[in-house]
Amino acid sequence: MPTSDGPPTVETIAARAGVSTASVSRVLNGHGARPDTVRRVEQAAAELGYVPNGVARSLKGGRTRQLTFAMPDVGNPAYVSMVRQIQAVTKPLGYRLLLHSTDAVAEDELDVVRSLADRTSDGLILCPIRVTGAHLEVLARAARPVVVIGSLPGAAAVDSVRADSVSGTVLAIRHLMERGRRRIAFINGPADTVPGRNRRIGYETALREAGAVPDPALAVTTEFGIEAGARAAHRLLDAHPGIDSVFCANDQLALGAAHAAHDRGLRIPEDLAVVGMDDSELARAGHPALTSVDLGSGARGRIAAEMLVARLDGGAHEVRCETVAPRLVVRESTTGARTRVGSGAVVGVA
Amino acid sequence: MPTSDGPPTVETIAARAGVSTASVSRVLNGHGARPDTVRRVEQAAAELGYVPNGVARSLKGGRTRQLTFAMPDVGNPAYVSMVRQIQAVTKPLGYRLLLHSTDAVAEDELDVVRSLADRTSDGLILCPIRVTGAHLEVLARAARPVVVIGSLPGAAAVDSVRADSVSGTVLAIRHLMERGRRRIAFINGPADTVPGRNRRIGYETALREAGAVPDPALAVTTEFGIEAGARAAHRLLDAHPGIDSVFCANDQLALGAAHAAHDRGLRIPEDLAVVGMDDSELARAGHPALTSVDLGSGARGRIAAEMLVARLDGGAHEVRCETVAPRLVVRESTTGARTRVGSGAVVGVA
DNA sequence: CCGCGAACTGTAATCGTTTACAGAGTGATC
DNA sequence: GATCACTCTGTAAACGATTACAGTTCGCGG
Repeated sequence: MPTSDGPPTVETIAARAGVSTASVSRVLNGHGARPDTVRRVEQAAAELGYVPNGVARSLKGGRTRQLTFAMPDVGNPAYVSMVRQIQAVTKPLGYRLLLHSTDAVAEDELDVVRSLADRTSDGLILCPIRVTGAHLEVLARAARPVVVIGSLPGAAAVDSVRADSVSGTVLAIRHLMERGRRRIAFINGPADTVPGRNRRIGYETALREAGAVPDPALAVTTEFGIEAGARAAHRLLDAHPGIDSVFCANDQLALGAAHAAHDRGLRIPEDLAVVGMDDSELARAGHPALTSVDLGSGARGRIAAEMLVARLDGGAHEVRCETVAPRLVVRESTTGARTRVGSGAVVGVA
Repeated sequence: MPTSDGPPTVETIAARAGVSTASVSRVLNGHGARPDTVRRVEQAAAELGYVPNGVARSLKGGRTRQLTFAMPDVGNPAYVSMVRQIQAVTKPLGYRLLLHSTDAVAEDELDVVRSLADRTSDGLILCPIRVTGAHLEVLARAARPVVVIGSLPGAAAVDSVRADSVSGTVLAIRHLMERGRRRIAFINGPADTVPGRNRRIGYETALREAGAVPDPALAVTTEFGIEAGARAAHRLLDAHPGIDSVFCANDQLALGAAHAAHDRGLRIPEDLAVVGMDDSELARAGHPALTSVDLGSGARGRIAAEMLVARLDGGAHEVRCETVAPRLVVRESTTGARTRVGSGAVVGVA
């Protein structure tokens, strides 16, 4: 029998209402009971300010109503919009969301998946920076459903949502070529990641498709960040003054490139057209506003969340793998058109 | 006795190692045992890939090793940097972080505090958009330690960390006046929030302090957002062409104002100086880069996290209330100096 | 060889909830 | 009035770990 100290439990309520703990539980969960019993239990619970212990409930029920989202970097706007959309799906269903920042450390990613075995979370949305054999092995044994945001080898038996960064890059390069640009530089992020590799592929694909020969000297890699983008742009422009446009692997790099251009007295887009990627708030923030490829991070978050909850309450479907189509959002940094803030013409869908 | 299905439990291990569940628990938690016992338990655990059930552990232990952070908007860079710093403090200590987005709904904020009673989280960092009597009442009865990021009436018995947005605003206005600006407009966020009110006070204080009379027509309020900032700036400049500078309650508004100025052919800072607030990535993203008041969101997150963990393992100290001093980060939007990207002179501390 | 203490181990209670099962009460029907 | 069906209730067993307590083993000194 619980003493007066400590928060009220089902037993406290039972004592006060003069019924058994079973009846308390039944009343509070809306299972049938005699009107009189219902009244007394509800009154006792209200008077004592009873709130069921969620941990005990999880232990019995085997479900925590918690989901985990693991991504490389809380600060990156692309992941922030994933978080927002995941919340939008899961919060109305009564799930809490655990955030895990892996800082792009592969071992940390594996740990998150492994820790599903502690039963502390009902499922995981994982955004790995790269996928190794170890990832696949660990994912295959995951103790709870996992949805991966990113590309997996076809064999993997895990739900996934991927961006099509090859097509996205092609959209951007094609757009630049249609505008008459020929010396198109490329500032990429770290090359040893899946998106990094794909963007590189897209860049070369689109150039070849247009009958041009990619010049390796025009494609550089660097860290993500505004400063890094500015430095890379300066180096490129120093070495190859003939460059008429630059495509960047995210909006931060693109903004950095735009700053570098300004510092050198180049006009955007007349002297240098700039295209970013992710269509984050930064793209609209720039002046001129940046043309940017939207890889649909929000959409990927939403779809991943939907897949996860479907697997949680639906049971076992076959493995799903969706791809989100990229959109090119055209703004002044490639057209020079004077548009009002907030506008932006959506051009293509791959 | 657990059958073969389901994940291994302490009982499965015990059976396989030929010992009792108590010994299993002791070995796994590093309490004393005979070398032979240790070896057998560890081997059995390793072979079965045993991971302790965190829910059961929490039930017995009364601690979940989970903390909750509730803020108005996941997308706002100020809150994102709080999240990052909170993670930096709590992750090394083995805490998981639950994110809760209240969407600035007061009732939602109250629910988060109340839900501490379900024992699902060991503590809460709450970032309320405004503090009502109901807030204080609910906070006083909170079932777990809470740290508030924001201003509380002195009487409240809750740890808190506040920004000094009055001083921050004074820094900005004083800076503008030192630069010879006299017609200083003010684009504020929603006025019925605590920060909104304080920024207004700071604006008027600094003007009076300098012997100027605040002109109510120059101070407007609007939603947060780039577009909103642009619209507000257009309205202000239409109505009062003599304005020579504008101070904005966050960087998004400031960027919007900068866009509006560009659209009207005004030069920044020659024709219009612009100051933002929060010193988010957006401030560096702008062209020219924005002078901005850093209210220390990251620092507030870090301090709040430290207070919370101190209260969790330390026990009961007296109530603490810290204030983070603002910094003015001066960039081109008020000086016109051609600085390289990434630089920015830090001027004053209140 | 006995007794003592230390070191280890096992049994069982505990955390707070849900729920299978069986018992108790109610009313209707023949 | 006995029987039956039905609804409601209480007892007790889970869920999976930790831990107080009591019991066992062992070494060692006398």
